[in-house]
Amino acid sequence: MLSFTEENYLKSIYHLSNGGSKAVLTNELAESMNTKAASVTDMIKKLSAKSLISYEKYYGVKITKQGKAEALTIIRKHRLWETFLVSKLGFNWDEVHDVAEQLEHIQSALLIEKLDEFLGYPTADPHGHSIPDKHGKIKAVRHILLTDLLLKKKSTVQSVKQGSPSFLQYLNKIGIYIGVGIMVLERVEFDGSLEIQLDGKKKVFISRDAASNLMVTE
Amino acid sequence: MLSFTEENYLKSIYHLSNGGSKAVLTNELAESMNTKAASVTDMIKKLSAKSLISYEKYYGVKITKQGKAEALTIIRKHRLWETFLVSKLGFNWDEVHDVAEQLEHIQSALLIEKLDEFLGYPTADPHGHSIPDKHGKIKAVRHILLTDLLLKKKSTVQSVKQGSPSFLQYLNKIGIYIGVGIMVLERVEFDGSLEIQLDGKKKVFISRDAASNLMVTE
DNA sequence: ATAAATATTTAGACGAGTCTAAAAAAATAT
DNA sequence: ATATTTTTTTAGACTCGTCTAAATATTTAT
Repeated sequence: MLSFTEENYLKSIYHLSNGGSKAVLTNELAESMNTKAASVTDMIKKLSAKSLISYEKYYGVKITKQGKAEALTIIRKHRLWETFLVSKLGFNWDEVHDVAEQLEHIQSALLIEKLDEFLGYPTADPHGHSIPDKHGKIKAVRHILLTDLLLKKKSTVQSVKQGSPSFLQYLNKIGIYIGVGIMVLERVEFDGSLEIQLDGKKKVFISRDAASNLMVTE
Repeated sequence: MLSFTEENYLKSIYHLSNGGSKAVLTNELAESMNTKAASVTDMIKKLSAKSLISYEKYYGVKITKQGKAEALTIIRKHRLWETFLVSKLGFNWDEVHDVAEQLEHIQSALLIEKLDEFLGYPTADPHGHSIPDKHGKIKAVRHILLTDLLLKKKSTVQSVKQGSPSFLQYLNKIGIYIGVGIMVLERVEFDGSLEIQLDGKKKVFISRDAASNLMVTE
């Protein structure tokens, strides 16, 4: 059985490698885990010995099939708990991350299956991220960055790429939520910010940075 | 902030001391924590340094007011989670303990308040144990051991003292659950077993051991 | 192609929580 | 009241995950 820490490393490796499609460097991992490179090297050896990642000195790590399965289980748990917190307990979408980081480590397959059923087998969490099913399958979603959306094309907000509380609160304030209709009216040459129109004719400007954190339907 | 381990020790001390009304010996604690006396001595020093218990060498430990408050918070969390698992997720009452042992350590006061609200502020968990409120107040319940119930007196099953899965499964099988009406028809002199009558006229025999694990209304 | 800068690994140490074995204190029995 | 048994504590060691400092490998710049 994996420790809390091993699970966190694995999840991080999965995310940093874009689901296993590239190698992850020691320093990247150290940064994302808020730890030191030396500690990462140690943990890499452990995970490697368990065949959850493959490791080549001075090159980086790649997640194995087995490691990917573990990572997806943790991600599934995280996203189911986030969904529970928002849809059942009434949390806001910017309040759930830290609690879900804890809940994702609870060990009970039965619990997760029952929770999934209780929630009605949701396919996406409150931030619009797909929830892997019990076999680790993720529903592929077609989406593009808001920055790449054609002018005047009607679209829908599908997910946030990075969901820090302050960003989510900002989205709340300007009326952006998962599922809202959206259209880009104009692209400002100067700073790349966008004038957008939301459901109900609401027009707002958002920065290029914010727009590049939003995924919308094609 | 307390570690997972410190919380478990504190909870154990609370229970073994009957809510703080007597000192707990090192060996008792070692037994209940499934560890060795030497390890207990070490942890005792830690908790003592944090003023959660008071400790006299070769005598035992007593929980302090502060320690009691911590213990009650953990017990509150445990029982709320058990209630959630049974009433919302459809677990059986014999399946919830181990998962709740994990969930009770999740750190989020907001989570517990929201969970409490979601469950409708329950006052007892699936085993009939009182759930402390957010201030640590426990509803006092009048109850006696089934072994002490007068013959032919109508009563109601209120809680199980010790709730191992196998005991709970046995209760299921013979039709005993929290809230069922119960009456002692006869006490067998030989082995102390009881012939009881449940709601719906069902008559069964239960051993003295089983009966001394059941609490009923006076 | 060599020097400088950057990234990674090794070596050795630490704190938390645990253990075993031995010492010390307390309780019990004769 | 002394010897024996039981309980508790101390001493020292081990694992896990972490750290700093130093060594080594790789990359980048000139």
